[in-house]
Amino acid sequence: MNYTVLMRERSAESRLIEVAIEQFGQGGMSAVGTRAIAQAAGMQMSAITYHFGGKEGLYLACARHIAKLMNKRIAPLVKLAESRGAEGVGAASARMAILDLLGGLVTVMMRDEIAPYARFVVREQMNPTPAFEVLYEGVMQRLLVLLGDLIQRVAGGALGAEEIRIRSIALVGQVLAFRFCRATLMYATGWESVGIGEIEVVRTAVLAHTDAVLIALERGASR
Amino acid sequence: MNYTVLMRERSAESRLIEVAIEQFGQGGMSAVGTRAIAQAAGMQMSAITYHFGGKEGLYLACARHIAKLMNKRIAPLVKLAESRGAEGVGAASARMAILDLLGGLVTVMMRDEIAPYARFVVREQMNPTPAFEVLYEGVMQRLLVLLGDLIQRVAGGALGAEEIRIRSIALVGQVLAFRFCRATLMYATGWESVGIGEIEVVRTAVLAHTDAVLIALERGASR
DNA sequence: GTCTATAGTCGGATAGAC
DNA sequence: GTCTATCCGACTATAGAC
Repeated sequence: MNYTVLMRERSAESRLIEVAIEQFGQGGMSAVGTRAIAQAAGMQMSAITYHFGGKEGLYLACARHIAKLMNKRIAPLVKLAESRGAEGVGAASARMAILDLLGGLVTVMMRDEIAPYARFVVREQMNPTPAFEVLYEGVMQRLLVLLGDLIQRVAGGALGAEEIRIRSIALVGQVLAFRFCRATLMYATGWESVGIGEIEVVRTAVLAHTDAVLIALERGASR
Repeated sequence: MNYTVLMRERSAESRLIEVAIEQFGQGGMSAVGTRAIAQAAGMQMSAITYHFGGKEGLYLACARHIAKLMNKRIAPLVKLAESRGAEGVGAASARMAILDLLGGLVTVMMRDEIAPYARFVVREQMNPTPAFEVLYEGVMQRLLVLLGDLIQRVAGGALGAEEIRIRSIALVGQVLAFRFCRATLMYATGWESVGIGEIEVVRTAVLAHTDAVLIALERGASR
């Protein structure tokens, strides 16, 4: 294998992908031109054709890149939660695992640096393209399955499969709201930026809500 | 006043706006051409120039239309909640008002028919243009202020202004998740469409969560 | 008010030099 | 692998007929 070529390829492709995610996030797939992307990455438009076969290929590559990167961020949280919520542990332990998981999710999702990724994902949520499958199976599925397992453990197995999934989405939705409704957040609070302090405020509120929900579930289970 | 002219204008403009919201929602402002909008509305592209001064004007008109229409849907919920949560009523009464408000919001937001509006709004949330102010001040502000007042009443005045707003967003976020993460919802549940039954499932879960949060708040207040 | 025609710009894809 | 040059289609805006 020619590692030099591989490395050079990766570097050029990476640059294009990074820039493309940023730009696609701003206005969606059709809002941004291949010329603009290539120029911002310091190369010619035809580089996109060469490396990705065209705009569509670049877009899909962006989705794969986002899935990989988000996974890397969330993996430690998921692994921790998986070990803490392992089979046999009690409801209270599972509850703590969920709190840690969602708290970590807030910290990850609130960071300005992932805003471009979030924009990309939201667009796919509302107008799914083939890229959505990449994102769902690459990131979200694992998170939702884990969260569902933990919730079921908190509830003592009292919930149906459908309800589990709905409740998982509702819980995660709290977190996502602060990402997806960023403009409303800024307007409503008067914040001018979101730093460590602001993230902590959000995390505290989300965890208070989540804890209340889970404790109610736990009580319901032991009734 | 020439009512005939007014009516004819309104009709042509309304048709353009309706179509434009649908199309803008699909891919954002730059994804859709004025020609396509005009054609779908059964007229020529220059009609957009004539009625709205250009694409930008049409886009802003869409925002105003959405604000007006969402307000019409939400107004009854808000009014009911305002009367139920009027000054002097107890925490339990305010809690019930919030449950009705959010339950109604689920019913409104989940309907397929408002999907185009939601798409439009989300785009503005993530990449605000001047249209966002129209949407925020036209719809969201009133809802958030009301919800904040009610939460404060449930908490017995124990919360700071910032916390109130964060918690309001988190609560509404649960609801919005099912709208904004529609693709995930369908994938995770295996649903093929969202009808009355599915809406009810979501509403029940959201209300269970909300009730748990509010009861915890109420207990905290009376401690 | 609604139409046609046109100007001017920019889009993505591709061929071919090196 | 990276570049330039070019094709062709689609876009917005505008002028002007009726």
